[in-house]
Amino acid sequence: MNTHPKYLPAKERQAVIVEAVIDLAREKNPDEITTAAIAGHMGLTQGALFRHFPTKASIWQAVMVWVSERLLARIDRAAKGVESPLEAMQAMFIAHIEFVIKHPGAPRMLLGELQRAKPTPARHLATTLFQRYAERLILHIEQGKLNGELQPSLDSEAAATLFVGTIQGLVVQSLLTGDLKRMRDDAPRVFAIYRRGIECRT
Amino acid sequence: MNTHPKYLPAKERQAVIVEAVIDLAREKNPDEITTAAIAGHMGLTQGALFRHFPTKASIWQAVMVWVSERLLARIDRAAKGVESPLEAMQAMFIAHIEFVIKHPGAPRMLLGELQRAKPTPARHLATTLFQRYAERLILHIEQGKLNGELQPSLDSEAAATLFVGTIQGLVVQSLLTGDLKRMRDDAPRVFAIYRRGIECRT
DNA sequence: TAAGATAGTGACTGATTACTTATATTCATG
DNA sequence: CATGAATATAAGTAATCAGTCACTATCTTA
Repeated sequence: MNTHPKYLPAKERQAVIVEAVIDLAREKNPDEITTAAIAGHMGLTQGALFRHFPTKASIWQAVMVWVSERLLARIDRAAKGVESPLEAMQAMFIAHIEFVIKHPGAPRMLLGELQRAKPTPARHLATTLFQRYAERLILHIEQGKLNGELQPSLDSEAAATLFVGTIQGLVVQSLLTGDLKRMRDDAPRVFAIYRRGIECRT
Repeated sequence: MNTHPKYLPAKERQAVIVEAVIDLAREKNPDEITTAAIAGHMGLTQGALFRHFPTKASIWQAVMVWVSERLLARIDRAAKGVESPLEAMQAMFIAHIEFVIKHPGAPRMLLGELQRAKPTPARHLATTLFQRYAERLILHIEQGKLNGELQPSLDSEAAATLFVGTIQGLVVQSLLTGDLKRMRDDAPRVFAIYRRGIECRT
């Protein structure tokens, strides 16, 4: 068991701080997460945070990097080696939902950042994440068209938007009910409808 | 032209305050909207607000009522008199998107409120809105099944979730690009895929 | 084990926040 | 047109926030 020594090297402490934010976002509005709350949640004084990050904004930036890297890695891993584009998309979908169930704070941080008006670095990272996500999706979709699994006349961009929106819908649903676990059951049901909307009729 | 006299009766002033919040949310994170900003936006001193609302939370509550009433009325009006359930749903979809284009602050306030951890009155109103919305959708969906327009084996709940999610996706997309008008073009493209996912194959 | 480097503490600061209140202005009505 | 009620002002308040800093504790390594 990894104990928690009081004095941590900078790199590790930074990681702990980022994870503390993700964890707090599980049940707190991102904008309500104060530096004091972060410090308190990890048994540290507030001033200590600023030894590792110059500003609160820089913490948020690190959080977005954390989320982006983990989420993209997760969906890439899920799609890897799956031959059928449709099956790959379904695997990505489920992997994304599992990621959200594991880290409910992640989508909340993302949504909160997208709401922000000013183009902060963290916000920019969030938009980049969605762009990369869409790129990957469109790749699979185009492949599916060639493959014959998806209908050739399909609007690829719209299909990518809807894919992301479908997940958004489930996230909002979980915000409404407060029941995260239900996503696991709802995800396949909702994806089935999406799938029917894009696949080639047999 | 309705001028803006300095002294307004309470009811009207309350309405102006609510609209000021919606308007500010157009380009501001709801959590960053201060009472001073609201007052400033309508040419009033900050203290004057508290003559009409006891707390800031009560203002937020009034805003959610405003959004709920307007949005539900809008989609009800759109669906009214449309015989085909599928066409009614499409009309609701377009009406919702037009509402968002007209009042971009509305979905931002809703999303922001759903993010909140504690069950505030405003948050409760937001969840109620989504429930009512879902009820209406499921009604149309069931009707569409009987009608033969929608596939009889369709998962109505999932279809309702996806309907809302589809709109969410477009909203998020507009947050990403900052381009509201594009929703108007994207909406039919995305809805077409959704429609294909639920309708009966001919 | 000594000494320099690294990490944490605790008390602080100025800025900003929602909300209050004493006073001034405008409105409505007899 | 006078008077009481309703509405707005302006200058507050206490609380909370991100960020600072002098000091202390711990780690590393020579």
